[in-house]
Amino acid sequence: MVTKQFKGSPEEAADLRRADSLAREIFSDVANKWALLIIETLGERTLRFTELRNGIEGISHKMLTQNLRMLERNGLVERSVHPTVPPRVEYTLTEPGRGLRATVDGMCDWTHRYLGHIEAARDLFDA
Amino acid sequence: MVTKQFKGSPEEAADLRRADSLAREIFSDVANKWALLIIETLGERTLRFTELRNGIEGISHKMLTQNLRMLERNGLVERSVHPTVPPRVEYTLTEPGRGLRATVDGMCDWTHRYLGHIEAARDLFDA
DNA sequence: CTGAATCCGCGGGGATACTG
DNA sequence: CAGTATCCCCGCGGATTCAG
Repeated sequence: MVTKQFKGSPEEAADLRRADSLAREIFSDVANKWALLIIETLGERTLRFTELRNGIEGISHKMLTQNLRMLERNGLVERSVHPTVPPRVEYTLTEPGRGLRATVDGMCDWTHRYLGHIEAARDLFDA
Repeated sequence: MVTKQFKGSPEEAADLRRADSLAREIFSDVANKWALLIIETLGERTLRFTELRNGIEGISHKMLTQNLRMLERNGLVERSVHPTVPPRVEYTLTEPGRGLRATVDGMCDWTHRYLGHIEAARDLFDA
């Protein structure tokens, strides 16, 4: 992802490569539709597991937990467990998570703005 | 993606559902790492197939063509063929494509801004 | 150089069942 | 309700080959 030109010591160079590979790793984690849909659905609210599941059309139990763990690991969502019975687990966007959400909002806006363009382009292409 | 509440005829309702499923379809097309990396790499420039391939670390021949076709079909990139030998094919972002690129830029910025946060969160989580 | 097609292995991801 | 584990299959995606 856009490694800048620079002059520096070999150690600095190694650091930059490390940062870049990390950046790429994060990007790969985050740039998948389920993760982005979770981020978008969480929005400003805090939701329970099942609410989230119902809010995201077509996501499976497994994909939801799997992506939630991943997002939690990267510190984008916070998981809070209420030790009641039945258990109540809530998910909330952290500050970094909300930062990402802003850009996802942008993607959603973009999608709606260009719905027409894209549909037309498809019709043309498919002919 | 956020279907608004509204009052209207059944036909309008059907249209909205159609638009929503289309939006979701587009979102699924676009929200995958290869597509986004292609968009990001194209940036303002127009690039040839091989330049693109070299510019995107780890992408395979197949994934590149496949995603380029998809992006072309959705009208996000324009493919121009120069009938020379050897053939020369160039790819450029269209206006909708550049619109999307703006949000992808946002994601990249976000990634770099929170590199530290995320790395720390990971270390904590993995322990 | 660009791209379509084919083969094929591995893992993503669904369904289900079982714990706390 | 939330989460983990197991099974299993389909399809993603890599490698390779052939064509223009």
